[in-house]
Order: sequence, then structure tokens, then C-alpha cells
Amino acid sequence: MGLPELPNAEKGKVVLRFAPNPNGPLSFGHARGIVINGSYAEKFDGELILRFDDTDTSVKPPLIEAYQQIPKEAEWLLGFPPHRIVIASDRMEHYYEHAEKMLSNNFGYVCTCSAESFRELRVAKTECPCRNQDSDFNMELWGKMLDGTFKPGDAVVRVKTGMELKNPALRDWPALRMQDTETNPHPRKEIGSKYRVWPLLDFQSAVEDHLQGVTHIIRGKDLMDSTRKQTLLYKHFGWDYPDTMYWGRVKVHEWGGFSTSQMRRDIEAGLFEGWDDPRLPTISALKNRGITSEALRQFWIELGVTQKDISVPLATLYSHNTKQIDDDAPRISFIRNPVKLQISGEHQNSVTTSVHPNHESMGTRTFDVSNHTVLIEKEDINKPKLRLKEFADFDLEGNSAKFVSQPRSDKRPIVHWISETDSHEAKLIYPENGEILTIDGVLENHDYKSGTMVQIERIGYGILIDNSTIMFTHD
RNA sequence: GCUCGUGUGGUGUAGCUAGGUCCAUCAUAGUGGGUUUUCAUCCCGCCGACCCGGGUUCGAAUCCCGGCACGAGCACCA
Repeated sequence: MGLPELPNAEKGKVVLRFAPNPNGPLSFGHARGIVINGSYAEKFDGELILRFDDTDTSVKPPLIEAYQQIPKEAEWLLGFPPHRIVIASDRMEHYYEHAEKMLSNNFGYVCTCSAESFRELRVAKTECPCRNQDSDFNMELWGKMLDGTFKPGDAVVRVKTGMELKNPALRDWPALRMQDTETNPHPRKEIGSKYRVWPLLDFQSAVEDHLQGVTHIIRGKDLMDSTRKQTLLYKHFGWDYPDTMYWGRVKVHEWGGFSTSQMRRDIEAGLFEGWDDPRLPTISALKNRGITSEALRQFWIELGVTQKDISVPLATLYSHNTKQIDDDAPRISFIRNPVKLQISGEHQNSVTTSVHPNHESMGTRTFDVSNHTVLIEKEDINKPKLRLKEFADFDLEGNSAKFVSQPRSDKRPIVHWISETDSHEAKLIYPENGEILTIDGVLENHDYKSGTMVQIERIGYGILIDNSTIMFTHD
């Protein structure tokens, strides 16, 4: 049940990795990588590596805060910290070393063709002139990359895979290129402008996976050609490629796709409060909205590791979340758009009810109604006969209500309410259609801490932001 | 264009490698009902699917061929 079998997995010898670009904190989609890889690591008593693939300083520049935040979010999601953390920008000498090995053993070369002209050669299945340079000359050119004689765009290191390969994506693919780290320094201070030559993902990832002893790679199927490229590189080095599995693309009905780069632009443009803005599909936003890590784990494990492109409704996630939180969520009364109701007759002076109907141990709550005033939702005042939940049946006339009986006397609708003396003004906030909406009302007095998940009677689940603010989670 | 991948109910998912035990599993959604002094939780019922067309076979969701649809890669991004 749940995850498919992991091929060639030996207990205690499994090493997996999750390698995000730290160009922002984790989003909903990243959670899949963490949860799936982490679950296998846990299941086989193996290791999970969290690796920062931070080798691009201009197209997807790393966000410095992410280096701190991602490990925390990963731990929250997993329930345990990643066993190893690897930062690519700390490992440059290893990539250089392997690049040099590639050049000296002649399965790589420094290519000085422009990107455009190489593109034409690739389509035409034609070898470029640089391909047949001897290794001494390649090492010389490599030196010019390193010392800055060459500028970004002048030269790249390519892997010799074959220009006649059927799949155009695999033909002599680029392994390292130059970046202008003077104008675009790496955001990590200790790296900054230290390097001009940077590995590209396929090379960096392949070398690092080998150095770390990764046994299994589970990633998106958009990286299938990466596997093929990297397998060719592994053959050159005489290494065995890890076992690989893929998952398809995921969309969420309510959100569509999600791009970290786009979110970053929107946040910087002031469209959102920050990465944990409740409208955003980030892990921090979901956490703040009251989604539990266990719900996220179950959600992703249930989807499994299929290569189908899917679009899932949030309702599935919410359903998992409900199961996680309901038993612990105290019931609380929040009256939207409250109206006063004067009650008269032989009713009792106080009402005691349970904090959770299924768990007596959670205690009781008591409301004082001796001043004959309660608040109910505006929508409920139109009901001529109603029952105040746990209290008594009343007949209404305008804003007055006459006591009928304490036990239920008929099947009149039951509504939630709160006594005037046991409540305070409060608001319920919820994200909808890219906006954050607010409903004003009154909330039952309580002494729950911020962050407590509550079940708002007749409304749904929410998380307390502060004493008088509830963020709606889901119904 | 070339290359690769995927197609099971509204949404996901099991089954497909070794064809029959599948009039196709489970979850979620929807719907009806029960419990309940919440439109919560819990329980029960119902609804609803093998992309299309050929072929192999006594027998195909499962194998073969051909379509079609969708997605991805072909970046000096990850």
C-alpha cells in the first residue's frame, strides 16, 4: 500500500537525495520530492541528502534566506532532519577536478562555438571543429576559462557523447560554462565572485550523486533526458548510474501551476506579503494556514510515483488534514455578522457544553446567559423557531425570543450562538481568488494559544492567529 | 521537426512485468441514509472508468501493431 517497490533496495544501504534550487523557500510541489525520497530513506533505514543546486547566479539566483529555511521546512515535512546537507557551491573543486579528468582523458572538450552555431550543428548532427582538439590544447583553453581570458559566452566544456545520437538533447551536451560573477555575484558571501566557471545541472548533479554514493534517484520526468545524458557521462567515468524513478507533472485545480521564480517576482513587486502569504502555495503558507505535515505526507504518498501528469483538487489534501486535526481541535463558537437576541422566559442562567463532543477529557465551557442576551448569526434571525445549540428551544419575533423548552420539543433547526458576556469582537480571515477576505464577528472567549487548530462550529476548521483572529483552514 | 514519456470512473490510485480468480481495488468528490443538541467527526448505501481501431488467444485493462490525445526534453536554467 502506498509507495511502489524501490528496485534493488537493500536495507541500510539506500541513499536518496532531494535537490532543490534555493531560489526561494519550498513550495507545495517540492514537498513531493521531500516526502517521497524521505519516505524511502526512512523505510529502508537509509539516508536522505538535501542538496542545494545553487550553480546559477543570473537566471535563477539563489535566495540567501533559503539556505536556512529549506532545511527547517524539510525537517518539518519529514519529521526528521535530512541526514546530510550538501551545497553545490561549496563543492566547486570537485567539479573542476572531474572536468579536468574529462578533458585529459579526452571524453570532454572546450568548445568555443557560439550557442547559436552549436545549435545548428546539433540539428545537423555535425561535429564542431573543437571536438577533435587534443587534450593538451583543451587543458590550455580550460586554463583560459579559469583565468578569465575567456568571457562568459566564449567557451563551454562539453561532454563527448556523439553528434549522431538519435535524441538531439543528448548530443555533446554542455557540462560547464562561465558566468559573470562580478556583476552577478553568488549571494553566499563566502562564494561571491570567487568562481568564473560553473558546472551546469546535468554535470554537477551527476558528479555529486556519484561522490555522495546516491543509490536511487526519484525526480520529475522532465529530467528523463538528464538521466540519459548523465548515464553517458557515467560510462565515460566508468561509474554505474543509480536506479531511477520519475513522477509526472502536478497541477492543483485551485492554483494551476506554481513557479518559484514567478512567486519571487510577485513578492518583490509587493503583490504578496511574503513567502508565507496564505494565498501562496508555499510550505510556509500552508503550515501557517493549519495544514499539518502528516496530511502533506499522506497526500503525496497516496499519489505515489506515477509518470502521469495530474491535476488534483485541494479537497483531497483537506480531507487528510481533517483526519489529522479533528480529534484535537477544540470546538469554538464564532458568530459571523452577529445580531443580538433578547431571550425571555424560564430559561437557565448558564449553559455548559463540551469542548469536544467526542472527547470528554477535553473539558467543558460555560456561558452566562443571566443578562438574557445572546448573539446569533444574522442569517439565523429569520428562522421563526430555532434551537440554541446545547441550550433550549426558542420562538423568535424580531430580535426577541421566547423560551419554549430546554429539551428538544421538535425538529427546529439548531444554530450556534454565544452569550454577550462570554465573547469578544473578532475576525475570520480567508484567502480567496487571490485576495484575503475578512468576516467580522464575535468569538467565544478562550485562552488557547496562537497556532491552535480549532473547529469553528457550523463553519469549519481554522487556526488561531491571535486571541481575536482566526485564519480559516478548510471546511 | 527530432527524441522521450503517459493514457483506468468528476479527481487521484490499485491491477498491467509472468493474459483468465477483474461483471476491475481503494481514496476523494457527489448523492441518499444512520449516529450526533455543529453544515464537525464517525458509520452505512448509491453513483461512476479500462483513449480509439485492428490483431494474437478458448479468453486481454493486461501481449502485438496502427491511430489519436496530452505532457516533457532538444538552454552557456534548475
